[in-house]
Amino acid sequence: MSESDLPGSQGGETLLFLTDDQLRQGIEAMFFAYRGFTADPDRILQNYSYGRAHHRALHFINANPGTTVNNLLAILGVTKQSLNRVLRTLIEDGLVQSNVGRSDKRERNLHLTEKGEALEQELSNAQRVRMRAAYRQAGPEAVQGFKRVLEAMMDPEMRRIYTKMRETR
Amino acid sequence: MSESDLPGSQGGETLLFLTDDQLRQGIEAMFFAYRGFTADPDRILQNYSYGRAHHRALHFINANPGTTVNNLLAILGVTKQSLNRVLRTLIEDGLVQSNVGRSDKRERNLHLTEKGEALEQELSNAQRVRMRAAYRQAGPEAVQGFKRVLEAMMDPEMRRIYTKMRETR
DNA sequence: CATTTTAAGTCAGCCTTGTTGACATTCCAA
DNA sequence: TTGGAATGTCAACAAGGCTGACTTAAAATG
Repeated sequence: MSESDLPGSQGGETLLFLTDDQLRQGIEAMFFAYRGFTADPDRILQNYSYGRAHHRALHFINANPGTTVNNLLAILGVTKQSLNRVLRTLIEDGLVQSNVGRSDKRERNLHLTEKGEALEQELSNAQRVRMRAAYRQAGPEAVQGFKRVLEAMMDPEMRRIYTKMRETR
Repeated sequence: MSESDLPGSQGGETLLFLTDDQLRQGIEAMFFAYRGFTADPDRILQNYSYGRAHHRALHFINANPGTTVNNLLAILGVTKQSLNRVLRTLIEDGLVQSNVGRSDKRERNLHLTEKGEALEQELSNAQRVRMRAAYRQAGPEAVQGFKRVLEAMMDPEMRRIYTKMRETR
């Protein structure tokens, strides 16, 4: 007679905290934490009259140098027009360089300029300071769990992109 | 540019994953996961021509029945005008009831109506389904870590509010 | 009691960032 | 050579943030 009929018992786990209250707690934690997560970059962006959308573009161009517009669209999950508006100001302001693709001249390969890299650094440094502090406070096992849950929370397509980016590093 | 050779060793902890790459990975995980986190409610809200702001109001009125407008403002971190716009439509549509305070008649005590509770349930059920799945997939220890890191990531004032809400439950 | 402060609501206007739809251009590939 | 894909642009619109100014009512305070 096995014990597998215990609810939530799987893969050596014992109890899962799946009451509605526990779940709501997690939902609220995500809400409040995400605010903290974006607070520092948001403050910096104001000095440059940029918004979160600019930060996201800078971040992912930096993480994927030479990426195409289409690829960026898939990562960011916004419309072409929305991204284009942001991208245009970044190019005009000399933070992003857009080069016609070599093999496929329809494509544009996106890179950060020195100026772009500088701002990206400023933004992600601020964000990293908070992440580092949170990681230290929570401890290494907590960090593992943190990432596991976040990964499991993503839409499959986003998880694919996330994993791929992690690997090509 | 590497860090000190024994990064983050403190308080009995052994290794902390604090390389810039590890931190950036966490940043990206937050970004992609938050998209998943809001995807299901967002889809439902479209059927009612409401937005995320309405969802947040419903959620926190439900979590704090009888709360005042001022209190809600502190939780949501938006301006009075911004919240009022959302609140007004919810009251007009009969999802939220606003009662003059008994002890202090300047205040309004906010409650969900049956209709409001129904929508709140529909939204948070969808969100909970995903959270539950993510929790199961990641396991109970991961969930602990997930919450620890998120808590550490919050602004102190938000952590205070979060903790308080958790206790009065 | 008079004054000040607080809570809530409203109006007007602005910005960012998302959306659709229509359309032009370029260029690869069948 | 023609169809389709990738990119870009224009216009219009909506949600949801913001600021500033102002009103009303009630509480708190001197």
